[in-house]
Amino acid sequence: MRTREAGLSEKQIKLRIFIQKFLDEHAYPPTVRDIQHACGISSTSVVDYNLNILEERGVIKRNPDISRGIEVVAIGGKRTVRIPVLSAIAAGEPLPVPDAGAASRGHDTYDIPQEIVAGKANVYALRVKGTSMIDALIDDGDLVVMQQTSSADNGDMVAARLKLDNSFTLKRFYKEPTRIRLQPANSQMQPIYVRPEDMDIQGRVLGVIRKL
Amino acid sequence: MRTREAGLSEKQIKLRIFIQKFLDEHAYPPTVRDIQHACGISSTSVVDYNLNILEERGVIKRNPDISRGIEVVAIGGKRTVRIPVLSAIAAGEPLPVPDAGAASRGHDTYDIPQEIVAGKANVYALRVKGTSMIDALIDDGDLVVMQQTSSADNGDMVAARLKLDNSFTLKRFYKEPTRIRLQPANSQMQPIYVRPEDMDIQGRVLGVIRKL
DNA sequence: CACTCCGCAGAACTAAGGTTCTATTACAAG
DNA sequence: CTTGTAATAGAACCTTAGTTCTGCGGAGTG
Repeated sequence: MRTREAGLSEKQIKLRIFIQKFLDEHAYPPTVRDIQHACGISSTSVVDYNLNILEERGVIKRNPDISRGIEVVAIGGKRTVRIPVLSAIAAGEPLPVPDAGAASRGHDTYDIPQEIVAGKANVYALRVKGTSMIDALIDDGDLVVMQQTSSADNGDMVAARLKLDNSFTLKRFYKEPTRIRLQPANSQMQPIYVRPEDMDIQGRVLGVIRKL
Repeated sequence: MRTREAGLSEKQIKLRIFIQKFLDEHAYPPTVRDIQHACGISSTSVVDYNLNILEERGVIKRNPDISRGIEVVAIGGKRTVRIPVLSAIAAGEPLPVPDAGAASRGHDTYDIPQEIVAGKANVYALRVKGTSMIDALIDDGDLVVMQQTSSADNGDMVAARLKLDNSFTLKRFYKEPTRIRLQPANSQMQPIYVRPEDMDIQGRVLGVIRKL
């Protein structure tokens, strides 16, 4: 039977859609009776019945005895996160280091999609100055979302400092048996190879936000 | 002129702060009695009295006879915007066209920084498939924020359809005396030139969001 | 002093709205 | 046929919560 697999009946999906729509345009949740009338249901008990099923399925959360106490369980809660914007970086400059509580003080902040941060800590943003990171598909003026860390997994895009000339670069990180390969995001360009002791990792790039 | 905050008493500011805090952690607005107890006020009528003042000052909006019908009118507007994510695009495919109210229906949506949209209408997002737009600094999996339009200013990044081979491309748009120059964002690459009648504009790129 | 307005207290009133109870229908399994 | 269950309907119940009314003390004012 379909309800077993899909989890939700036609009517239950209708309820969920209406609740979301209502929240979009009202800033407060609907009542049981709002839902009843909007979805053409004849009784509040039917709404109650189906809302309980939606809650069992984890689609919504109900707060008993609280009027309009319906919440849609957004995956991971809020859909945006506020992070501090530290300062601009240009090629060769040392990377600014975030300190605890930077966001709460007078700092510049920016709201970015939650999905980019994905629950990670020590996340901040840097405004890119210049086109020196064009090979990482990062342009002048882009906002780079960083996580402060000194380790990385293979394939991560990292901010690496090359000790030889003390320069910074954004590349994908691959640990090979005897060396480290730093691969530009633009695959048409050539990777560079360094010995592990000739570089260190300043941070990991989580995302890029560009406004044209 | 900050006439808004100026006319508020100690107590009224306390109410406003509590309402915002409550909204942050509850997904539904507080009741008059919630406010009463949280702010140590002895009577609901006092809360009512001060809420009315807050509404006169334009700090909040009240919906009569609706439980928890309090909205805080956002100062300076929201910092994120929810837009519909239409579908994936790959090179050469026709661009999907947004229709009114797409976001409110069962559609996929995404929250992006308000700054990118900047009040423009007909904004939607496309998930990029493939690396065919690497010369526009757009990678596989990127989310491209588009505005549906058929005109563009010089320097805009546009989604252009080349009629000759019916292909799509993202380039910067420059109108020259006798021809149109389509300039890749990566300035190391060569522009292409077309006659105005050999192309049309499908939309304007407002921004790019990349999650690594 | 009388008068008014503001802010507050307490209580009562009433509509809104969550919840529950009982009954009915449809349908599938035993 | 009987039983069980999912889904529904209608109504009643009763807490929640917005609103109103009356009164009171203080501050300013003519």
